[in-house]
Amino acid sequence: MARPRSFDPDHVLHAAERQFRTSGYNGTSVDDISAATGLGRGSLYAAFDGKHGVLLQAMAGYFARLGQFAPKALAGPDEGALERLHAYLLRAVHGVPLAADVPPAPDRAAAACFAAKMALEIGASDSEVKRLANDCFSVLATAVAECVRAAQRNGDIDPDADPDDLAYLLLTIIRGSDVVGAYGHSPARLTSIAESAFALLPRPRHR
Amino acid sequence: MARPRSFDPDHVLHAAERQFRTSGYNGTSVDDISAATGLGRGSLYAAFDGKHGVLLQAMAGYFARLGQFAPKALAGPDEGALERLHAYLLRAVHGVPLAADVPPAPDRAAAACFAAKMALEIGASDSEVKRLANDCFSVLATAVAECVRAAQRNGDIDPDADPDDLAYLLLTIIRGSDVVGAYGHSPARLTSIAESAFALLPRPRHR
DNA sequence: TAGGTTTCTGACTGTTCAGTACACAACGGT
DNA sequence: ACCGTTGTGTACTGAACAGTCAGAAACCTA
Repeated sequence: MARPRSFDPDHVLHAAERQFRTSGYNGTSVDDISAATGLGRGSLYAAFDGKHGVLLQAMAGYFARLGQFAPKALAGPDEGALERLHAYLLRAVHGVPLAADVPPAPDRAAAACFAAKMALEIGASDSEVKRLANDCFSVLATAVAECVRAAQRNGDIDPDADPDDLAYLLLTIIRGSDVVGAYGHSPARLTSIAESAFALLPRPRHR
Repeated sequence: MARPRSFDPDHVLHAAERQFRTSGYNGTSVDDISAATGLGRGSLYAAFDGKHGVLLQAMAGYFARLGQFAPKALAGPDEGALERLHAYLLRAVHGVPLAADVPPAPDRAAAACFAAKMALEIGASDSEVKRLANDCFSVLATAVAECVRAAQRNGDIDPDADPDDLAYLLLTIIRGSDVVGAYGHSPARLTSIAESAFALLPRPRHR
């Protein structure tokens, strides 16, 4: 029996996330968010408790999407695990893959992991952001490590290798490609990095 | 025949760099720089042409230090090349090594590559910063690739591996460890990532 | 169709920002 | 000792900032 809100919170948070990705947190003003989302300042404060609240909720939404997509892309039968890892790595170095049909952003810098970018910019002085970013990383690490274990079970990766170590290494490479991509290196270069990394994965010693 | 300046520009740029690393570019105000360096606003504008000028000159100084240290740490006789690579990798994941006697910064996030951090924050809209960051990366890539070639000559790395690809991969890992470190992961974790990466370097097939 | 409740809008506030202007201080040659 | 030149600090300016608020608008129930 009251006026319903005329916007979709998810849509608003998406637009805000895009803005934060493009301009950074401190580089984005409330007016920027207002322009990007179409919401007035009052609505932004009422619905999300201001700039910082928008960031936290946008990151939470990002985390949710990540937690939904990554396991879907990496989980599966042991036989295809290595190939799934390969495909994921190749896509990830071109930007965080969050849905099967979303193409990489035109600007590689804006396609970098949202959580990582925010953590690097303000994580040192914002423990909530740091924690959320850590959660994102953990979800990925768990999914990648599980995929590594599957590949080990299938005899595609050296069973003596520590799957968690390998997962951390792969994710570090993916995060690093966000940075290298921000420098403006070509997609071909990023693909080459991913292929090099994949080629170095430890294969079983005996067949 | 005029009053000499009473500050050391290098010292000022160092302090400004520290401030930028800690708070980011947009998170740092001219007053912050003034407080960190002890210089008044007038002197800052006269000597460095304002905030953006300070950033550019601080990055140029960083580039110079990088270009001096990295080759020194990585160049040398072929016999020790692999070990130099190992040592460099281990130190680099804990923060950009710029001098032999400088210990890693207390906060890992502030020890991340200055150029990379600025490029990720404002590189998309600041081509000068992007270019300077790219220069920093190139210097490192050249030094690392040369070290890889030396290790190959010494028979420690598979001669069929592309040294440039390998250098890019190693640097991507190092940049990624800046991000992972910013999440708050322990130094032990970073060391473990570096060791895993090192262990996966392609060894010669035949002895 | 009227009332009550919530959302929306845009103007307003006090603060902080980057950059400038200017007065004063310090130095070196004369 | 003086004077031109340059460095230094501070006060100032207009713009941009985050956050608030009161009134208008939209909707549901009755």
